[in-house]
Amino acid sequence: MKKVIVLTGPTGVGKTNISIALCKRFNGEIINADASQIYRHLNIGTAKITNEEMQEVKHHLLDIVEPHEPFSIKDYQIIGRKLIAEIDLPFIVGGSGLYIQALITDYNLDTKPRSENQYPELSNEELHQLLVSLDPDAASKIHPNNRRRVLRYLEIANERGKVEANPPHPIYDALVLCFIRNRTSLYERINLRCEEMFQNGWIEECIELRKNGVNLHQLKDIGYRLIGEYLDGNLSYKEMVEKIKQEQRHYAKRQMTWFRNKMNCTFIDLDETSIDEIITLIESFLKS
RNA sequence: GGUGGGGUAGCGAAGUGGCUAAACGCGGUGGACUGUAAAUCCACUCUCUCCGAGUUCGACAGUUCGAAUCUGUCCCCAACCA
Repeated sequence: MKKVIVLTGPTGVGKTNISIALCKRFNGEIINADASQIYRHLNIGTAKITNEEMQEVKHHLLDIVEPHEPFSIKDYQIIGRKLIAEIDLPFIVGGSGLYIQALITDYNLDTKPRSENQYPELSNEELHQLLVSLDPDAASKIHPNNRRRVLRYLEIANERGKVEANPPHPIYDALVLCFIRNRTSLYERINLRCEEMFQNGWIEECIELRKNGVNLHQLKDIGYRLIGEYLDGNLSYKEMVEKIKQEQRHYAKRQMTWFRNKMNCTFIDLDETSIDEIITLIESFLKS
């Protein structure tokens, strides 16, 4: 099996810096595993690496579609796997757990494209009842209020019968490192980095996006919608910044839950681990 | 110094005699998730030896079978008048 290295962790831990150091050391190339950084023009707000920061290290799957263009995890899976085949030593770097899973396991996505807005006339409860009749196991796993997921499960039930109950199997020999820090330290970093984003011109980026016809309110990526609110005068600057920091912290927390419970990974506390220790780890993985 | 107002769990804020360990919101924590994933959703959040018990609603002292809710004194807070 092909060897790949995955570097993941919650937003703000410091994946980017380390990934560059490691890629230079091992002559690797980076495949982005961050759902938001796929999009062009969303730079500052997604903490996308700059050209200078790349230091000649090759990056893939960054800036490949326009913000309004459709891009699915299925597309990601196809392109990503092709890249893995082409690159000698791929470093998959990013915090989108599901994307990583789709990339490095046999995660089944080969059905027809998603349909939209089914059953608008049904209530959450009715929808859930419908799912109970089609796939009771799946229904028991999901709360009726989670309409979006209930709809998706209904879709799966209609297309291929049942939601897959077993976890997917790896298709590569992957070393999965999840960088962490203690909560306080992580939250401080997130707050600080958020301030930096504004100093670096996040607002200007948003104004520019608007000029080019992007509807900030339609972007799912953290911050853009709130900056839209601020630009519309519905939110004070301070409120907006605080709220964005908070959403970033909440996101980091959700990521941690995923890594802990959905991913088979080695946790590395960056507050207590040197880069040399990480290098040693990778060296022994590559030799094995 | 004077007047009327206010002090409720980490924060904001309901509650104005029993149905109140105290609504709700935020924050925090844990969790779910095989396709919007930086998405979507759920649970817990006074304390403990946690299917039961113990301590709370500025402090103390009262009234009452029973008080966060009524009375008195005191301490703080913001506001207004001097």
